[in-house]
Amino acid sequence: MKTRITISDVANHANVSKSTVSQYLNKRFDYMGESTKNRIEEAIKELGYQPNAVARSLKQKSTSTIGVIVANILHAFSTQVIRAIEDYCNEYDFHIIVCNADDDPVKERKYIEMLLAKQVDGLIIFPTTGNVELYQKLVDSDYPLVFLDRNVENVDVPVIQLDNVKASKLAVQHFVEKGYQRIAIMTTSLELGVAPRIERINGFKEAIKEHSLVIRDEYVKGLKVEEVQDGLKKMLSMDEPPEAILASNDLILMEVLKYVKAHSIKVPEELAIIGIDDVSFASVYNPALTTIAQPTFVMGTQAAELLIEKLQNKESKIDPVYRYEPTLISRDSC
Amino acid sequence: MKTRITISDVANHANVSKSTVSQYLNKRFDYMGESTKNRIEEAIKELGYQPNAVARSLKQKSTSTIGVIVANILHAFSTQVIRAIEDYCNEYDFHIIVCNADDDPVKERKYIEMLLAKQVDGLIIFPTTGNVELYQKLVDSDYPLVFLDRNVENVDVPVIQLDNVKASKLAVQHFVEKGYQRIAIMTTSLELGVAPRIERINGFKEAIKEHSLVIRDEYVKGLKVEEVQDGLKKMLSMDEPPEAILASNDLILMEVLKYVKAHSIKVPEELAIIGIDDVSFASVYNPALTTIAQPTFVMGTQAAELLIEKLQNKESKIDPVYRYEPTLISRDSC
DNA sequence: TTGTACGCGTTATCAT
DNA sequence: ATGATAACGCGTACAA
Repeated sequence: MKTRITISDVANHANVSKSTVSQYLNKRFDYMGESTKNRIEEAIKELGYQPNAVARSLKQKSTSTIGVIVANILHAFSTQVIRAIEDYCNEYDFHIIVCNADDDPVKERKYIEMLLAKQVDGLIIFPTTGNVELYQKLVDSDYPLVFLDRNVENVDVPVIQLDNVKASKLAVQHFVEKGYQRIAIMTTSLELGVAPRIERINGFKEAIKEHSLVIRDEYVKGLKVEEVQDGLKKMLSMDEPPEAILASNDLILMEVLKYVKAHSIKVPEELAIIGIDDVSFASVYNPALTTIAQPTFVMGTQAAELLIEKLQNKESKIDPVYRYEPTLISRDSC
Repeated sequence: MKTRITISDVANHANVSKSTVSQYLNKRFDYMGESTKNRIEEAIKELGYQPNAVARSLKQKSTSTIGVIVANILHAFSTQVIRAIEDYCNEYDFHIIVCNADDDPVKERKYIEMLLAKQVDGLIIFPTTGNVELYQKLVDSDYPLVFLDRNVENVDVPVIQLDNVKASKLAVQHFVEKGYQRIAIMTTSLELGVAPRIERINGFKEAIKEHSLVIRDEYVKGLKVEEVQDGLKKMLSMDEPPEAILASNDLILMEVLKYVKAHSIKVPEELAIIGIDDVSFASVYNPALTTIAQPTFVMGTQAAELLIEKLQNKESKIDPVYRYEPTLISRDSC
């Protein structure tokens, strides 16, 4: 590996000083002689000089990089949002480093610390909600931070999140319109107290009440992904099994589909299904899946915008209390 | 935003010099007095000191970071491989920065340059194959580089790639065993000369011959994703339309599924389908999809291993000429 | 218009 | 056992 060319090499080659080259690189041409400019330009080309971003970052105390920590990259939602964040950042010449906490607060903490050590200019976190003290520390030191998908109680950070209550309500309403009465919901584990899951369950219960149906505890389950098959078995072999089920995210939806396939359950005749999160194969599946889509692109973009505005100390027009609107996409599974 | 604590602050606070703190941080305790050690430890805790990785990288000329540039993040293959790379890197305390070239050589070039400027220690690239001179420049300067998925003609870089010919042969053989004779293949655009696509087509043709069937040009198509619906229409409205089709990657498979659904074509009765790449929903789809899986986890891990060994100038036991074995997963779509 | 000198936070070398 | 000092490559006052 050849030793890299530095700004000094360019300066020597062009017979000027480092500072002049630096001026050139930063496009301060105000008082620069045409011939100097050309000599520098040529020297850069000939030597194949590339500025060293590490050195620049050290000096400028800014890396033009933001960190993104997702709670769980396996969710389609995460990848879609990341793409949107990346798109936006690209436009503003920011780079992103994506990390996957795997729903593990310990990993999350490790990544936060790593990214801070790397001096990223700000952080977008899909919080596991398991590192409240650390989040608070960041807030206290005014570190630029935006939460996505989930808020964390008592931690004052702007959050880009779905109107989860509404998402559930849309689903229940659709079920009811289609004539279903015995409606169930299945979410991923509630142990961690992750806000969206709780909100989706609460929204579900409210909606059930609003439609004058009864809430049956056996119809409302929060389970780890590995437990879902068992949970469905229990739920669907009750005396009065549900006729319809709301899968509260794409991972649960996959489990439900696995179950109905394994047990040859007809959808929607024997079990109607709605999934929150619009999965890639929803429209080609047989039957096509009715889903509740999140405005992932908008949410990602706004998170990035919010953060970058913070970095630049701009006033933001984005209202971090606003809840993003879910959309029901009616297809054939309900 | 509070000003960050530096090593000097710690040194002052502990009444020692910067160098001693540095020793401590780098675990050179050989000659360090117990009390000094404790004082430093305490100072670090009290001040909440975090080392600055940017400064360290500048000094050490190493960032413990590798760049990963995928040709197209939309492929399930890409995301699976990235996860494997990340897992491996984590173990060795390397970080990764992932970029998506979107099948665009211009973007790819931009990302390569950005990552070099950021002084990443090495690069894993799923090459678009559109930047041969640049790849060659990296090779010439002995820059640590590994290709994934695709080789590039005349550029001598270790490549982790599938045995694409075998993948097609497995598919054709399975079709034939199931009694299909008129077999087609559809790949993404061949314009760029991307090796795996060509190899899959070649493998397909070879296999057709080996089974004493005739190769019909109308049954062999390479199209842009947007053109696939049209292409399928033409292909399937021929006098003798194919009875079976090999979708050469997951994006094409989606298009095929979209088409058969839109036209109520029965799978596999009217059209048998095999897809290369094991998509997430293959087993829950109706009918469950027969796929050819790549050993994505192994491939990602080995790419990372190969690169990290290069960085450390180790001899590698990984044979970069080796082709990774595809596996046919027989389900119901053929 | 261009050059000199210093600082960013860390580590390595060499003294002490 | 610990400290002083010089790099690393770049940016920027300030001087010339």
